[in-house]
Amino acid sequence: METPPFTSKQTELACLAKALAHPARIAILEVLRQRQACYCGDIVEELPLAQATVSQHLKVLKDAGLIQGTIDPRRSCYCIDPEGWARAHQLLGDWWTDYEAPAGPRCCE
Amino acid sequence: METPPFTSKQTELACLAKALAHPARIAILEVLRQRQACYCGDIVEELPLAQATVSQHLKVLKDAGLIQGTIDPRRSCYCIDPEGWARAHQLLGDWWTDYEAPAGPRCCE
DNA sequence: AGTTTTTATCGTATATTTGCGATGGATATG
DNA sequence: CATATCCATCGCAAATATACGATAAAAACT
Repeated sequence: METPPFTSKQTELACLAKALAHPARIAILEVLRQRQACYCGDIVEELPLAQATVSQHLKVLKDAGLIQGTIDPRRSCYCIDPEGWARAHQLLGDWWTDYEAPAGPRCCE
Repeated sequence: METPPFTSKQTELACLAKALAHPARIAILEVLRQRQACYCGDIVEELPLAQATVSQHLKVLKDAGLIQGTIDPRRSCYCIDPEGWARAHQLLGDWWTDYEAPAGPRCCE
């Protein structure tokens, strides 16, 4: 598709948003935040999706740096990646708070 | 695709994230935050995209409630929707801060 | 060695997103 | 009235995303 030139910050933000842009992935992150031990199978049980699909969503989150998982082939254990999570949190937070309330009258009314 | 049952909050968050999941839309929001008068043509000039494409992205943002535009057919004027923006900001903020630092040792190490 | 359990990956089908040229409608301007 | 401007929308093509069954690999267990 050859995405044209955007700021790297704009691209980063969009990528982060894309990782969050599916209810299943939001749900997975919520599960990981509540539990301590997070085997893939446990997560599959919590979601109304097939194992292959969950595995795919986990990969998206991992590629986005939001979670980390051991490569133990017996039972894959996932958890929030603290560094990635903090980075994402700050990235988003900065962006939103860059803009403060419009206060005055809007331009198009 | 028949998306299976997720929380309405999870779905809302995912929808919001989807609206932000493209650098062009991030860029558009940034333009709208800086300028006062935001005619469609002005936005097109700022972006490396065709007018039709920009119009499409504007529609996505409008459907997400993040921006509003007058229907004046002469020159369409867009701006941030203060209510929608605040709602989105809070939705995201709440979700992120629901989870505080992991502190202790992680489960999968 | 065979079996079971767990999970990543492949292949495939379907749906959605993205981008853009072309079109049309509405309005101003000559 | 003819023409120019501005912009939403249509239609199409290409790229991605989503879902899942099937398969494979690795380890534990018999």
